[in-house]
Amino acid sequence: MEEIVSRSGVTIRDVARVAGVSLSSVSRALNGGKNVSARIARDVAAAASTLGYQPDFMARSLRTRSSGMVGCLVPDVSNPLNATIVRAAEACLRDAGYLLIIANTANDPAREREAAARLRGRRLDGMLVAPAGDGNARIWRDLVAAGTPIVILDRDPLEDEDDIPSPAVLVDHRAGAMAATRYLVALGHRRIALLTADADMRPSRERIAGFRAVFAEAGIDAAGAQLCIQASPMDFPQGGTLALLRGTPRPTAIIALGTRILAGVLRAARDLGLSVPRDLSVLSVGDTDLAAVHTPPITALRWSLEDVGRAAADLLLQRLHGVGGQAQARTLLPVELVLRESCAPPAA
Amino acid sequence: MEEIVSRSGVTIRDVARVAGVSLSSVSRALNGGKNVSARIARDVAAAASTLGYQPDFMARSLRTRSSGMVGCLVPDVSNPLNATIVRAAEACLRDAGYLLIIANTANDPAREREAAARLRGRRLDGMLVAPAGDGNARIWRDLVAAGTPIVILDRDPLEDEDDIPSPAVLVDHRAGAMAATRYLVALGHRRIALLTADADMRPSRERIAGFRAVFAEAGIDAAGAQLCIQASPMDFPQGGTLALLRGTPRPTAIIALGTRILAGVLRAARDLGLSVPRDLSVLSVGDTDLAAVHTPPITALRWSLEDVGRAAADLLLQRLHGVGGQAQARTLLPVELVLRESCAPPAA
DNA sequence: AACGCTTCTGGAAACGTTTTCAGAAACGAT
DNA sequence: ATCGTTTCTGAAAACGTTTCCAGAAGCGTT
Repeated sequence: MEEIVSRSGVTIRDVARVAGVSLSSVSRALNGGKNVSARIARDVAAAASTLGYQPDFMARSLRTRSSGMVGCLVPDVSNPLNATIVRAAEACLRDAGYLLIIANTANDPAREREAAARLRGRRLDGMLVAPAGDGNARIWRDLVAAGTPIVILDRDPLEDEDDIPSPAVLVDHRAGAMAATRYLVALGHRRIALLTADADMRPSRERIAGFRAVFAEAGIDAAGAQLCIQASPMDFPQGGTLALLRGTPRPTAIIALGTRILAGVLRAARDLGLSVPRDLSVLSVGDTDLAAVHTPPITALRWSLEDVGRAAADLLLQRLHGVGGQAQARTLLPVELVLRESCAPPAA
Repeated sequence: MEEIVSRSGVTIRDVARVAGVSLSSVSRALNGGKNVSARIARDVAAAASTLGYQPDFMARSLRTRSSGMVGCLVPDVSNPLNATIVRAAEACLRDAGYLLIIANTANDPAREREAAARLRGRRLDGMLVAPAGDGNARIWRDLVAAGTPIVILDRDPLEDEDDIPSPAVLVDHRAGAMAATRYLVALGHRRIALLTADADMRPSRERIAGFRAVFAEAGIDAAGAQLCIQASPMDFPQGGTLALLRGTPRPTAIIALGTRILAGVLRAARDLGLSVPRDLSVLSVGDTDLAAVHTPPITALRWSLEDVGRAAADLLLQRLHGVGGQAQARTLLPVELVLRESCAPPAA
């Protein structure tokens, strides 16, 4: 019960000596508990706690070929959206006894490659990854081929050599974007701008597709749909948005894809003296404090990031523990439109 | 150069066989490169790349007793402040060849204990930790005593058995709070409320101390200083803040310690129809998009979270690589007052 | 040619586990 | 008492590295 010596360096060998049994018996007693007599179990437990024995995971991993760790490759943990996903995943995985290793890829394929290589030799039991573009598809295929379970986070699922898609947690961005666009169209908007960075990632692609689909189905002149794609979200306040809002005809509504872009849009609107929603309707894709607390509060698309993390962890654990045999390979999470006060009919 | 077989399972033994040399030579050639002939170096390199050899870190760690991993214990990665710290630290550590393992503690000593125990057996090379309260001081002392370098993140530095304080990265919250409070006092405010969660953590404690010091030095009736401490930041909008703002006399200025609290305050002010800064001055401790983009933009205390993460990583690396011998044990980062438009003289 | 020195090499012993295997002990059934 | 099972045990072989050690090879000096 009481660790007399919590000083490390105590090995299973010491426990065996103190308990007066063999190495193998200690291992059995400590692990399975199967095929071990009551006496030995008791003595070993006593010896272990007296000595403050802590098993060495490195040695164990070497032998069992499983590290008890899963990697998480994500563009940027400091993005609140990713951070929430990571936190939820970490909670699930921790409860299952796994450790989470994170690596930022900055959406840069080279970085990502490097990270994958680094994680490669560590015998990670599995990975959660949001691949940056398609450039590294081969890497992931190799990893999958080598037997590492991979769960994709809101990106295009990979296919392995047998064309079986990898498990993935997807968010129904297309439906969300359609709901948002329909809402703006119903309010009377005809000139709607969609602002996004990285248009080639699945989320943006799906949203753009939904956006266009609604224009098509409503028979609106597609010219009204303005797509603004910028490499760096940081350029929006000074560059993109200002230019966009100064243009003629000015869009009457803006859909901002992501918190940082929303921040840029709001800043630009303020700089130009445009009042939301009187002069400009603003709709945020992704709900954060910023959207909820802003004056006026911003209508937003919301989905549960906790659910993304949790679902991903569950999918991975399912693979790791081998239950259900390929049971569920994909999770699609719903997107909800949260109506607030930042959208109104366009000024006549 | 070209990995013919990237399939894993290739061991140093295979490389040795292909290169026609011994195990030890391969190891030497691959690692040090010291005391190894040019011929062998060449052959080994060729064999390794032909076979697509990837060293097994588990085995290596077992032998060298160093895992190449550092742990990061933080209350909550999904908090943007922590997330930024984590990202910066990860970048530094990655460049130095280390992997970062994160564990959320939710500021809960029990969680923290559990996480520490979990990390214990993994031979982590070091840890970055923001301890949750003083409850677990013993754990950290033990870890330090066992030789694990630990760097503290903006919390009270621990002292080991020789009373040498552990390395720590601190933020000068006291000076920041003093600057903020002086600013409000200079504007004419006399009834200022400070809203915070967890008043016992170092950052809050320091801020409160600074806050009080300014009241004392200005000879203002200390009754004007209202401290509001709430367990959960989530209760502020509904509970604390509303009650506070409805009270008489109403504070003329509020200092909100933390993004979430700021959100609560702004929401409460809006609910009560109070205009910022006419009816109420608001000052945020911690600068985020929310503060910068809000209408009006919120005056805030800012410090560089990247610097915190970077400094912590540097301090740790310094320890790990043993350079400079205890060179620098503490880093104090400055806090800056960013003047925006959310503070004004109180209404007469 | 013998010697000492340095530089290089391969065998073997770690590192701390788990797991296989063969055999011992226990035990009920003949 | 003997046998067949089952349950338990300890020795030993892995797992894939690094590192110690002893000795071989090279080489310049006497």
